[in-house]
Amino acid sequence: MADSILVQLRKGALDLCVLAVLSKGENYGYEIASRLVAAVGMGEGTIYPLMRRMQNDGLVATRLVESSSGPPRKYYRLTPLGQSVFEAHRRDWQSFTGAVDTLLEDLP
Amino acid sequence: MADSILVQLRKGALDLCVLAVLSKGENYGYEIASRLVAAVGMGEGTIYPLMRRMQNDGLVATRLVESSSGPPRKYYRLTPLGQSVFEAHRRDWQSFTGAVDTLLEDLP
DNA sequence: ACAGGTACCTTGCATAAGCAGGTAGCTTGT
DNA sequence: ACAAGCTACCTGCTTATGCAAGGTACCTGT
Repeated sequence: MADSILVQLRKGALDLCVLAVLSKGENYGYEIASRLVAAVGMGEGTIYPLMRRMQNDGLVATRLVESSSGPPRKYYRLTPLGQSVFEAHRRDWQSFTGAVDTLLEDLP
Repeated sequence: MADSILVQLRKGALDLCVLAVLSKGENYGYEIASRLVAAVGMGEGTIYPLMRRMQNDGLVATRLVESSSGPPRKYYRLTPLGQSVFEAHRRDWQSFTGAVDTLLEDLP
C-alpha cells in the first residue's frame, strides 16, 4: 500500500527500461531482469510476460544461444520499430519528468 | 493506446504533483487543476476525486472561501501528515527517476 | 546425491485511477 | 438575455500489468 506509488511508476516506465537496456545491444531475459531488479526493484518473473508482449508488438526479435553455464539463453534485440518506440517513449519520459521536477523545484 | 505510458506515469505521480503544489501554500481545486492541466496534461475533472481521496486519507484539510468572481472556492492545505507523505513520495520519485535516468544515460 | 545458481516460463490475483463528458451555480460583460 | 469564464462535483468507462509463487531444467561444485 505504501509503495503503490512505485508500482504505478514502474507500470509507466518498465517498457522504457527494457528498451533502454536493449538499445545498448542484444541481451537475454534473465540478465535484463537481473539488471532491472537491481535498478528499479522489478520482480524477476515480470520480465517474461513483458518480453512476450514486446515480441508480439514487434518491438524485439529473438534468438536462442547455448550457454555453458545453464540452459540456453533467449537473446532479444530491438527491431527498427522497437528502436523508434524507444525513442518516442524516452521523449515522453523526459518531458514528463521534466515537468514534475519543475513543479518540485521552485519551493520556498 | 499510444499515450498509455503517460497515463501510467501520471497515475504514479499525480498525488505527488498535488502535494507539491500545496506545499507552496493553500490553494483551491480549480487553480490546482489548472496548473496541473498545463504542467502534466491532467484532465480537469480528475482533481476532485483525487482531492476527496486525499481528504479521506487525512493529507489535506479544507475551508470554503467566498469569491468575488464566481462560486465559493474550496481551499485545501496540507496537514502535517500530508507534509510528511509529500516528503516520502518526493524521495521515492527522485530515487526512481534517478535510477531510470541512469539507465538512459549511459548509451553509446 | 545434493545444493545452489542459472535460466526460462506460467498461473492467478489484485488493484483502481484517470479520462471524457456532463451538471449546476455564480459573476461579469455585451 | 446571452455568452463566457470561474468553480465545484459526478457518473460511467476502460483498461493492464506487475507481483508472488511455483514449476522445469541445465550445470557445477562438494
